Amino acid sequence: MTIQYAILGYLSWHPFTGYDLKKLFAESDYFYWSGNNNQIYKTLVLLQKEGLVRIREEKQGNYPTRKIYTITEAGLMKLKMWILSEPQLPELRNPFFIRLAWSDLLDAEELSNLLSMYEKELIGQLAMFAEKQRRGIQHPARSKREEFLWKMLAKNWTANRENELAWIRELRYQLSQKWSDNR
Amino acid sequence: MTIQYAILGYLSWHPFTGYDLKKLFAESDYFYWSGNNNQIYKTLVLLQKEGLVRIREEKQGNYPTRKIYTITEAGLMKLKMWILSEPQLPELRNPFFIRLAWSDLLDAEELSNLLSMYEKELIGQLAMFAEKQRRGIQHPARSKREEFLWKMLAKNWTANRENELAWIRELRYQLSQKWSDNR
DNA sequence: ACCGACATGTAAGCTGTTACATGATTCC
DNA sequence: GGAATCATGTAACAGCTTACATGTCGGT
Repeated sequence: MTIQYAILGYLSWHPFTGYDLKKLFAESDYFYWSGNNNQIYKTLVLLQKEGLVRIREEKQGNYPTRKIYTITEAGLMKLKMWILSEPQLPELRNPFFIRLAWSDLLDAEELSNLLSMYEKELIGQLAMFAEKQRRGIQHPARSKREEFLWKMLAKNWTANRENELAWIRELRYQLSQKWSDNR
Repeated sequence: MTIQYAILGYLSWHPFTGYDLKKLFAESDYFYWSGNNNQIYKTLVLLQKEGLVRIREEKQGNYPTRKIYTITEAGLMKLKMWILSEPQLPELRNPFFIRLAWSDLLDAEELSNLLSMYEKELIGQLAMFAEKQRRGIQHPARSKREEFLWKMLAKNWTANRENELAWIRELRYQLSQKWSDNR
């Protein structure tokens, strides 16, 4: 369960409500999220039971009462301990690999189309990311070092997609060179 | 459900038993797998119900009867249709990002240790992959083109990890330059 | 009159993981 | 004698996703 640490992380930055967290995850490119608040609210209840966060309720007219979550000392410790624990490499699970692995079933044109779709997706995502960065999204920058770390996260993201783009382009180029005869 | 297509893919190469598939997934670096046969056997039953694979049973003395799965015409079609459908980019979900995002909690030495652990993991994996490639793992090569495609899969894998390695090295270098004063 | 933002949550289902269960054979 | 390989599967649970449910307020 990695989401609990992502939440603790955000709360180590600033107190937030579940609704805030939902939006933060939705915006974030580094903390993947599907669009489901179920998990967030459930995890918050769990974190509170374990004394890792504290709730402050804030009534506000006719709106539902906001529950503002604050990280506790124990929560900070738990987060820090997790960060320090043995990091694991990301799993390179790319469904596109499965397609490509068996795409000798396709003829030259079908394969070319497939690769071109993938390339377009990559270009699109890179453009969207660049635009987001240009507009400037919120992220913690309580110290020069923290700012630097988040800059490096962005760099990783971009480098990763650009690496993939370079790869697919080479793939397409070599295919066109070697199998230009449509076989 | 992407595993069904990974299985259909393998069966489009050659008939296999569930046990064979289990080993193939375990060996494979491109088709991620956790080590659970539950899903494989279940999926095979499902594929058979849908008429995408056919079973040939083979009794063999005291061993349990082997069930050899062969792909049907319908299975091949379904696989091909899926391959041709809109490809999706891999989700860049790297739990290490969560650590790094909040690692301003750490002091210089702790952070340095974390990064160094990650770098070591990367180097280790790259070495293992290279060794595997050197030994030569089984993969389909029914045509020059198919061989080429699998070579490109390997290249993607390596490029991806090497890209990550270059990134973490730059990160470490810049940290040591800018915050050599242990703050 | 309707849509999106604010704010909370629940229910149902699918996917994936860990662990269990059986039983013969072969290698060290 | 014990571990690994061959070969099948099941049970229980953890995690994640989709969709539903409720209700106010402000803008077009």
